[in-house]
Amino acid sequence: MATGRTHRPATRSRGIPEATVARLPLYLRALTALSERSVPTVSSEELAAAAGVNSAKLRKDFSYLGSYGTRGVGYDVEYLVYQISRELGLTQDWPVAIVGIGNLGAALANYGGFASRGFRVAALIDADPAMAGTPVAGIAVQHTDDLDRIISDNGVSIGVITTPPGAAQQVCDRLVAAGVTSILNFAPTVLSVPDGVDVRKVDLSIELQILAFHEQRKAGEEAAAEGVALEDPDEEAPPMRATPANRKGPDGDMPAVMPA
Amino acid sequence: MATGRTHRPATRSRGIPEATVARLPLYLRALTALSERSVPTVSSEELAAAAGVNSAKLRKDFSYLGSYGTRGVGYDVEYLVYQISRELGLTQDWPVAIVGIGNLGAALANYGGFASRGFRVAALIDADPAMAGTPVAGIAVQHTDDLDRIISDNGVSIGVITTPPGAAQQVCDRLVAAGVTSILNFAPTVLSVPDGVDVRKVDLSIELQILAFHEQRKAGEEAAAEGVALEDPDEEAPPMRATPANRKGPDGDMPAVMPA
DNA sequence: CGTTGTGAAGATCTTCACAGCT
DNA sequence: AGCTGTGAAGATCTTCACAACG
Repeated sequence: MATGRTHRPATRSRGIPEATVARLPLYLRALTALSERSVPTVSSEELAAAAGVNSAKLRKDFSYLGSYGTRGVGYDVEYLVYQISRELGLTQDWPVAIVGIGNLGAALANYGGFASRGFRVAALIDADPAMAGTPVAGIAVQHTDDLDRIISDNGVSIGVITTPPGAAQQVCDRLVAAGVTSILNFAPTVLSVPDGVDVRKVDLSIELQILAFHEQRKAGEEAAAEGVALEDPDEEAPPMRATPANRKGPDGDMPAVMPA
Repeated sequence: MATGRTHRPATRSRGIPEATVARLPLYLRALTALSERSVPTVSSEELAAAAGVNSAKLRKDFSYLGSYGTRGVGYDVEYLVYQISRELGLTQDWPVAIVGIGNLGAALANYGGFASRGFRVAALIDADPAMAGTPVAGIAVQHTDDLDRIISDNGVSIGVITTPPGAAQQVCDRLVAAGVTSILNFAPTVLSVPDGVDVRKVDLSIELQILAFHEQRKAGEEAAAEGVALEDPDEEAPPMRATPANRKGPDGDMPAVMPA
């Protein structure tokens, strides 16, 4: 059975820290914008501002790639674009397959920013036979039965999963069996994959929950600032099963009102 | 002018580390699944496996919330569900507005997992007058002109931006001016917001680029393992402007073939 | 000069390993 | 006996601050 490795153990990716890798696309985007405006060089300060990070971090990040700047001057925009693209592997073309052509899958297929950077939607796959043949974003949807063949025929190594959560693991297994080694998962499920396969997840619901946490905290701070004693006036009845005598909640603990 | 703070300076969020907050939704999802199967208690080991993390991390995470487990037994599922929900602020309802009802915006509006956890799509907003009134996912799209009123009338504090990149910053500014303090940004742009406003971004293209990086690395390792001398046979002509004599690339450096 | 590149310090996050409780 | 909760060690990431250099 596959161990649910989701985030790569501790492999130092050819020396470049993961956190840096995650920011390279950001720099690349900012640099591309500068390139389009024919700006020849840029300082770490300017570029950092454009990418929304601080300049020390940016310089440190670039230092892992090599010495690509000129002291007293800055970085050559075109040169950096090329170096980062190469580092990210964007000088080659990556055929991508999207599995699960519902609302989201279709939206992604239509997403322009896709092709812009070396990625090409090579195949759309769905389990619904009724969809087979239907063109979405100019590409005919193919049936799941042919998944294996589609993946190998197109040399797909990156798969995007936009199926309902129940189907995600199964689709994932089939993709991996067919040779896919990188998966972008939009289904709200934890995927189990063998070692050597990378999974990244995008989860709307999780992002919103994180925002809600901070949002709540802001509201709480406001109240505290106003000198309001924090005390939920009449909270929802909290479910309790095992009722231990001495819970150690950090502050709020359980609401005072408890169900029988 | 707003300083481009994107990721919250260093505010220790009521003592709970940001990394922990980011995992709470994962735990909550796993716990909800257990709850639906009427599982009464769960050990850190089991729950960790279901959430795709290791058990030490999970226990440490929970320790920031308080002592909610029972030694020798595990955690009471219902009780934990409640505590985490409360911690994340999901015991209350969060009205959300989606701005930019294109393919992606519509897909999100239709996304079910949305409402499941305290989030409610309160409004859909688009700049296209032709869309005004059109129902998407059962909700009539409203025009951007009324953004201010819509946000205040519905008490929206969380906004989702799914506009084209060019419009994102402007929409963001208007949302913030109207009172929104949390933004989920799907547009491939760095947003500048005043302090006190949280921004989280979801960027398909960035995720793919990160995968491509690792994918490339795998390919390189394979080649290395086979004893193949790594040498791009005929790479794209690399753009060079300022041609410095002594570049210090970590390995590959520039391709041997250089344009005049 | 002005700006990069980087050791070193600091902050945050992860993992270990075991004492402490049920 | 079994599992949680946690100090401490280790790993990773960020920031500082300044020497090195064009």
